[in-house]
Amino acid sequence: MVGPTATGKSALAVDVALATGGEIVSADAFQIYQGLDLLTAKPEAHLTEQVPHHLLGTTSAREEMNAAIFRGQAKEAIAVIQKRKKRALLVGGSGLYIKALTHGLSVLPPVDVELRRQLNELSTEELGTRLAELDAVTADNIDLKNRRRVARALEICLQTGRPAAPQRKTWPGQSDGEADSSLKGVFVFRDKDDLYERINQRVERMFAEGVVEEVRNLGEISLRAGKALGLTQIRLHLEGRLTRAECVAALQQSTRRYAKRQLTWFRHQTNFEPLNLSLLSHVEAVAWIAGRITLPVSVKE
RNA sequence: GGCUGGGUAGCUCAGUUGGUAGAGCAGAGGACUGAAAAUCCUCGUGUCGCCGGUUCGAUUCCGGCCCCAGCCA
Repeated sequence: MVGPTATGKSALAVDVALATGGEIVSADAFQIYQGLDLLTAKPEAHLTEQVPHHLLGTTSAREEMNAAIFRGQAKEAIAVIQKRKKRALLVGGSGLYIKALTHGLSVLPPVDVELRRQLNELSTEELGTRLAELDAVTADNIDLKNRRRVARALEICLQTGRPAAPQRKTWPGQSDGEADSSLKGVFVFRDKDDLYERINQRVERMFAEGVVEEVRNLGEISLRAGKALGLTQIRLHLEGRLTRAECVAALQQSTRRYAKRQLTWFRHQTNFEPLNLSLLSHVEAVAWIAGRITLPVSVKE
């Protein structure tokens, strides 16, 4: 089950899991970290108590996390669930993580943190020039202004000693336009006004419940976990450079933008069945989804 | 009441020596193979405050009026 933030996936997933004998595997790049429970809007205890949840708060916020590591952990979790003769219900909003699991990733060496650090010191232009020397094909096709992608391609070239292009295969089922029929997926969403209203309210609730305190008491965290939405704004608020109201508004805005990006991804990168939750009651939505679950999620090797 | 600035895109403002105008932000759409809550790309017609005058032509010049801010009474 995929869908943008604040659509209502967590509550829905629990009842679908109960109805179908399933356990939930979270596919969320930030809820996987320990701490930041309020800021990342982790499912609350009254939900997680009802059904086992996997990969929720299981990684230290100081540790390395990425799509490949997630894929490995999620495969393990799914294997455990299937051994218990239960269904694994993958639920989340991190599109790349989900696609890494359902479509696989090219076989590449793990990220070299030291190499990445060195590349981060170069300008985007320099990265592009070096990539063109090592891998003209990728350099011609990539968006050379997108430094993350240029740096990543360069990393692959440097780590493997070969151009990245032939090593990164296209997603199965995408190059030929074929859908992967072994997967049952639902893409839940809401009407824009409905979703934005829910986002705005959720941010208000976060503050009422004490996100500011949560961030104040936060210890050391990795640069990566530090990218969680709202962290920067709440820190500015703690420094007195942003009023509480400005901080709330800023977080609501960045969350709305995030939801928009998620919608674009899910619309174009998945072929899951869309389900507009604005048009259904909770009970109807649970029944609709449960009725379509007949096979456990299978994972591409 | 007088003086001085202003009134141009949803917001903040630029600009047009007279030929109907453009930035930032907001917003919308899109891309996406180990940082993904990341990173990146594309998209700007609006009675240029209102009414009149001059002019082939006024958002631009002139007059009057309205509104906002500041100063003076």
